[in-house]
Amino acid sequence: MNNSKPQDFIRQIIADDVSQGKHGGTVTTRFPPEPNGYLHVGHAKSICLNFGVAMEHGGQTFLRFDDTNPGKESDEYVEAIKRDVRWLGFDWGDRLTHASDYFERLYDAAMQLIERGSAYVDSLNAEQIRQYRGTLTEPGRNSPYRDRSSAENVGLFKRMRAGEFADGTHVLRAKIDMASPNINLRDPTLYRIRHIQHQRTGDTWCIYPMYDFAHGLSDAFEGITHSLCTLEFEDHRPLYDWFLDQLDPPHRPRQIEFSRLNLAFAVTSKRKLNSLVQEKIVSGWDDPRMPTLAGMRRRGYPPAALRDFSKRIGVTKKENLIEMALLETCVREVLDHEAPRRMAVLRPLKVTLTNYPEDQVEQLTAGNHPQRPELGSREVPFGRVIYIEQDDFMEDAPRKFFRLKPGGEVRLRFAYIIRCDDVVRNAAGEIVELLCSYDPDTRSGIDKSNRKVKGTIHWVSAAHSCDAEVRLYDRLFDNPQPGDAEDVLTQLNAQSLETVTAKVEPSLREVAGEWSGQFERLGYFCTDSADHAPGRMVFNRIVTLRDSWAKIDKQA
RNA sequence: UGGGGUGUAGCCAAGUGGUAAGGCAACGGGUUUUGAUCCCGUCAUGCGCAGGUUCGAAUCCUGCCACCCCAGCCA
Repeated sequence: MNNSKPQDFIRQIIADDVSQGKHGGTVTTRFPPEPNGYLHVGHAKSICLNFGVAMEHGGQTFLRFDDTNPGKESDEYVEAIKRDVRWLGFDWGDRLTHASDYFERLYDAAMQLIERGSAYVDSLNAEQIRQYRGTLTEPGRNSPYRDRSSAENVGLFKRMRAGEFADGTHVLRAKIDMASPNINLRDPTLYRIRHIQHQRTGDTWCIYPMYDFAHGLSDAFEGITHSLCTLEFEDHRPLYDWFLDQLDPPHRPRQIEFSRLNLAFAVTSKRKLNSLVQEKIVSGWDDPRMPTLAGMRRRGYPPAALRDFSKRIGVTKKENLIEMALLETCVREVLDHEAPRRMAVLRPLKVTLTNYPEDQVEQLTAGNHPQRPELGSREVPFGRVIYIEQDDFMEDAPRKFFRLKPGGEVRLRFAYIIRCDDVVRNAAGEIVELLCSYDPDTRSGIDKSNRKVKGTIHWVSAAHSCDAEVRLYDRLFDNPQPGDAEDVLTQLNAQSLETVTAKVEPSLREVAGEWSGQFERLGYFCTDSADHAPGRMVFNRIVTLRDSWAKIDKQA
């Protein structure tokens, strides 16, 4: 399929298996989220890996909801996860499953284990089980119930299922080795009693399988060939294999672990993300400041950027901490190529062109993309009074400041070269207006002057511009203080979001619902369709441009 | 102090006994009507440390060190 060399160790293993004809040369993977929260950027890595590696071999991927723990899980999350996986660009076809689809088969498998003496009903309580388990350095002890007869265990397990026992009174355990140095092998719990509604099976069941038991078998049931999971399950692999050894299903999946993604300063703990939502510190799981896929979608991150990011971070077993700069580079690369350009002024400064005819309006042609003429152009009205960005004027400018300064010249993008002749101040001494003159010979496209100026700035016509609400997120899902990881909750607050009323060029009035593009020199923005009232334009900043002039300004 | 993992540049990451790919970041230069994009260049005498084997070691051996994960009836 793929004749280039595998990019990572997992792809190497899989390529080897395929070439050796294992599993008939097929590859089947699965992405198995627990529907107890929204997917975040960390999941993107796993999704891209699982779906990606299967696609590379013409294989298939299951989207399986690991819903073995009712109470924490909900249908809202199921739907959100489906939406997010689809948005990322992956298709599970008819392979949408749930661990709960297999409850009956899992029960039968447990019964088999009991019958062959490999599992038993334990009647110790949770606290006792913990004590019997021993510690990291001391072996555990056998439960007094460990040697119940197979018949007794069968009876008890049936009664557990029948609902005869209260929560916590009994548990089904695998009979492995209480002295194992691997704690996961010290008679792990297989089933617990939970009299609680399950979001899919309702009250059909009151016993629910544990992850270790359900997961490997579900993999086997689905014919998964390679079960890719994160490093913390490495210790569970012997148990994963133990179940397969015991039950010997027709398909034998193999678990392979890789390190999870850690994105610098991004909150990826479900617990914390959940409290941000519950405590209404953010507007919801899709708040553009969240590192959730839903948040990034609303923020305007293109899914292709996430896919590229996943590819570029690699897959290894090493603990990692990826810099935000890489993600943002991926976003910029996609956007730079795709995004139509428009002009907008975030903090307007009035400029009057004193030598421009009072009532004249010109329609200037502005290309939608500097490198891609096929993306077309639009007309931008130009008049005597315009707004420019406050930052684009500096009264006492340093030598390397290329934009407008008293007596200096600058090019208005798509328009003319202007010169700053005078500044107008209010009573407080603040600059409120610039009086400039334009050079009629320098009109963009038909420049007869043959003059070059260092700077080019963006602008909008005062008479024609529209007001728009623009939200500037300061990479809000970051912890602003890298030092204290602990409390995002208090640090992620409204201060990291600034809203300004910007002036945008009139062509943007046409954008209905969804638009994303670049405001020349200001970064990439998209309309916030989730917060879009009639007659009101709301833009979120997706990401900034690389701005090497910022530090020059700061030096001033 | 038990078990399982991992150490290659500021951050990722190839490399599997033949003389340290690539990306991000950073820095320098060129083009540019976005200080963007694009293009060019610089950036590990060194692969956690110390020994050893070898003509030759990031790769093999020995011993250390550091960091991560595991004691849910969570996943």
